[in-house]
Amino acid sequence: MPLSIATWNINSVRLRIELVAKLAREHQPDVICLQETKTPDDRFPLKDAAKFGYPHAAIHGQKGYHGVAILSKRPFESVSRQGFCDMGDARHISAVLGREAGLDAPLTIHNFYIPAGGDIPDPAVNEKFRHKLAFLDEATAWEALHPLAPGARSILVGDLNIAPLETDVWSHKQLLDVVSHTPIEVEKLGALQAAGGWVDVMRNFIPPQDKLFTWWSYRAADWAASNRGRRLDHVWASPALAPAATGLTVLREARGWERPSDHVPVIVSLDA
DNA sequence: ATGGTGGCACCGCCA
Repeated sequence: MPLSIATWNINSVRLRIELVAKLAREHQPDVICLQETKTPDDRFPLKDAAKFGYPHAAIHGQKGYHGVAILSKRPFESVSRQGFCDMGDARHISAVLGREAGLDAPLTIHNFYIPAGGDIPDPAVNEKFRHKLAFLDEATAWEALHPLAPGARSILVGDLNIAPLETDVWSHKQLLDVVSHTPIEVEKLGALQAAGGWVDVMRNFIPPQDKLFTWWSYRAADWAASNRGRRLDHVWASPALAPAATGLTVLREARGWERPSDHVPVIVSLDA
């Protein structure tokens, strides 16, 4: 059964619901995972989502900041939300697709929005960077406590706010001391990935020696010409699910849509 | 070399 899953940091779902509709119209992903929805649950545009083909929604939002959501054409078997660092931040939601969704075996989707971490890459002086590192540690410990069963079909997507490879940034040397590409973050992201045994699906399709970006700053005069991007958004699959991935699209053109998000959608196709 | 943009809340904070 073909199943496609998109992940996109939308930077306000209320402001950009028409861009989500455009993604839906043009690519018809079965599932759309959103980050930075920036809205409390009672103001989430559920009716619009249903109208453009996503009647099922798992949402975890808060006022003004953060917020994650999973929109789906197919029903969920269950939904859960995990809190980290006792902050009350809405940074994770997961949903299980099963028989009712047309799958023979259940598939769990984790949607994460990892803290950005502020500007100064020093946990001693920057509380936001300290929070980012603590979040990664806590998520890693959580993974270790909840190991994937052998054969479990899980996918973890989202804005992880870290570009781990040298080719995940426009200039490795110039970004070594820039939050999102510092060695400590890369190390901790690697620990999180290893704790779950996750496979970096994007890099199975785009070789690690090739540059790969999913985010371009709003602050560039011409984002496309300067192309100073970073790969902050990720698709990780459990070892059992990874071989089921049949395709990957990084929708670079979405950065040029009207009133764009600074992130673009990443769509993975599975034979699930 | 610095500052550049954008969203939301509510005129600062976060990215």
